[in-house]
Amino acid sequence: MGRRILKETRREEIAQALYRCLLKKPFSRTTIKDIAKEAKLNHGMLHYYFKNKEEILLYFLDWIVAMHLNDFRKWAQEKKLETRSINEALSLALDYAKKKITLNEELAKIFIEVWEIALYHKKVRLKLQYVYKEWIGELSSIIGKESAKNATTLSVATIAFLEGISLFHIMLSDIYPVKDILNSFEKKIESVITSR
Amino acid sequence: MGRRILKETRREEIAQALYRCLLKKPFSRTTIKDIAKEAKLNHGMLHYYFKNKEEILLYFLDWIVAMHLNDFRKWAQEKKLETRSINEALSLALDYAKKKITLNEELAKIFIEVWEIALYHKKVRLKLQYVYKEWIGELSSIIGKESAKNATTLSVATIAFLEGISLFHIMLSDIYPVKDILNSFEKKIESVITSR
Amino acid sequence: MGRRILKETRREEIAQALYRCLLKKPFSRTTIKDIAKEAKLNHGMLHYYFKNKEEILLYFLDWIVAMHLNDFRKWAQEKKLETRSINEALSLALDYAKKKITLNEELAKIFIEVWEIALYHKKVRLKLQYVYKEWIGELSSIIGKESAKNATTLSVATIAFLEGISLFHIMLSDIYPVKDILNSFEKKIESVITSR
Amino acid sequence: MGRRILKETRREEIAQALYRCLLKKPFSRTTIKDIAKEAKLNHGMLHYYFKNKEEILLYFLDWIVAMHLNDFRKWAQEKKLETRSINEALSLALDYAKKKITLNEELAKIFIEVWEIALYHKKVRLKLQYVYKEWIGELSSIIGKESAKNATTLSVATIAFLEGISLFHIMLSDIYPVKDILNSFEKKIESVITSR
DNA sequence: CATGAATGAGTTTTCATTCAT
DNA sequence: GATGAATGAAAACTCATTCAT
Repeated sequence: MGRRILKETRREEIAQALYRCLLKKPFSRTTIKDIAKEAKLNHGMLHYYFKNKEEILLYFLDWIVAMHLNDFRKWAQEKKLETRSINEALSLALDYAKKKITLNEELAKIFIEVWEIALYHKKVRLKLQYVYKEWIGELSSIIGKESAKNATTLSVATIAFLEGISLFHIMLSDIYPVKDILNSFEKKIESVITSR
Repeated sequence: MGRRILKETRREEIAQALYRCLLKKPFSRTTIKDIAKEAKLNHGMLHYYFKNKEEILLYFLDWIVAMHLNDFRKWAQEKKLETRSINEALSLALDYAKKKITLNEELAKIFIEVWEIALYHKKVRLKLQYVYKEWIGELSSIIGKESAKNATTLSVATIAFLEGISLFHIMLSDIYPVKDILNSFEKKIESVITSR
Repeated sequence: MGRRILKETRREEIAQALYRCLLKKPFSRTTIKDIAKEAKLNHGMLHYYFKNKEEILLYFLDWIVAMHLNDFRKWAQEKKLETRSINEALSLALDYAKKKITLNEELAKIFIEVWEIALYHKKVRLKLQYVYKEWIGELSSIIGKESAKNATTLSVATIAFLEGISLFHIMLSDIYPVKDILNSFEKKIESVITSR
Repeated sequence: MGRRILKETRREEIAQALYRCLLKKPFSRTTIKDIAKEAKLNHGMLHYYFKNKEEILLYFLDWIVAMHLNDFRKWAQEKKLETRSINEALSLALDYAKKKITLNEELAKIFIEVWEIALYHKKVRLKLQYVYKEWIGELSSIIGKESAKNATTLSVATIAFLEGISLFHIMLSDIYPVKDILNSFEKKIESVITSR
């Protein structure tokens, strides 16, 4: 393995380590040593692979976003989403979003953390905006295959709803059957979207 | 002003100071001295009025939640929501939520911060759950006046949607006309809710 | 009650309050507010009755020392120690010391605290030296009634032993039957002292 | 020097620094920075080598106790205490205790400090009890070689006396010839112990 | 006299970052 | 490349003391 590659591998391992750290503690309370320990590296090394703590976070964001977008795109290709009818494609895509994103508790937790950081941190906010742009773009391209009319509006609304549900799934599942509520709305969303 | 009153007044002033601080920095980076400065108090006084930083946060949450619930209830009384038809009451309530909560950028920002803290902090999580229970309860009681069927489910979904929009309004308004999207869905929500 | 008297009464109450505080915490961790609370006074008042925390301590020392010396002298008078034989007087005095001083756990605790403060605090050290001078003087005057030869030496040694036992009684009673050990040595001490 | 060794060396240096600090100030007024300065270390390092101030104290106690016990045991071996008669061994041991412990002013000062801390601090109290158990055990094993009858009782009483004298040596040497008093009692103690 | 609000210096502790080996 | 020792800034919290009312 070349040096370049090794360095990149280590950086990914550090990103993964941060992922695991964020399941336990907010970023602000996660120390360089915590991440190093989780990555089984000496904490000094983190400053070899990254300039500072902020750079780790920014790399982490790129990494987690790319990973999930790749996963989605690979899945879309496998499922030949392109070739399907709007109704079929939409149904599949919502199901994917539900299972892999909305009800993915780890991801939801980490994204709440990321939203919060983004509030006060421009670079993080830009990365976050990129994620949603991509996601909204993907959905738009599915539902707007024939007529683009309102495709973006519907996508934004749909994903806003999914994000709200994701949040409630993390925070309110003790109190309300959030997952069931999402399921019961899946068809409704599809019909709202396709009933144009 | 009596001493009792002064103490409570000071505590509220500190809560207000924290509110202003949270518009600038996350709670974890807001120092006792920041809050003190904002409240025009000596930092030692914050430990006189509150046991520690956590207690300030918990008081702040109670304060902001009570304030918004009171505002809503006062408004509901003024508007005689009780006496109106479901459709009318719902329309008014959604409008209120939209203007006072969902599109209230300061509030949205602070609640993202609170969600994040809640992830790792049980007491805060309980307070947050309380807010949503109350809010969902209020909406349920409006739309469930005649038949309680699905009232809770519809309320949870509606508020999840509003929360998602609120988030997007903060984060994505540069990119998407989030406010307009919300407006265009207001009628749709009402019809989904009342079409049972 | 005159002002003078009231002030003196309050000062004694504060000394008593400090006494109770010292059973719970070292002086260095006892706050002015702790003492005030224990004395059922406002903490500001302590600075009215005393210049500062140190003055409270110095007053406390005078108070507790005077109290115990008075008690002893009153007892000595009641028992007519002056009129008794050396053997009798010594036996009574050792018994008094044992019960009222050496095995008095509260007093022992407070005196360990005072010794420690005395190590680094000249005024306190002088007061402590005064106590032992008085105590040694009293014992000397009992055992040296006829011949002063060695009276001081024997008194110092006796009281050193009693102080060592007092310490062990506080610290080692779980492990050794310190009280019994003292009892078993009482006669031995008397015989050593009177066997000149 | 290996890293392991360095860490242990530093910890000992810190213990020594605390030793020197305690000759000047009580532990409660000795700051982390004081100890660091005395050890010629950055104050941050003290939290690198020890979790907190309390851990420094506990390590210090283990260190000073082990040091003195080792010294004594080495000395006992050199002097072949085991092979000697009770009278001889006792005489040597008391002389050792007198010179190295009882009249060791620095040690006495530090132990008064430790007693005081022990009053309100369980872990310190346990360590202190351990010291005295060991010390009493050593003396018991010397004087109880033939008959164990009263060996413990005599040891406790002897060491209580020595501790009392140690205390007086620190506090009352200006007033009484404490050292001479101890010397004049050395033979008496031996005869009391061996006259069984 | 009494109250409790206010001040500010001082203390422990944490941690990102640097750097010698 | 590793390691872990070192630095120092910054934070929360404590508390004696002062003082206005």
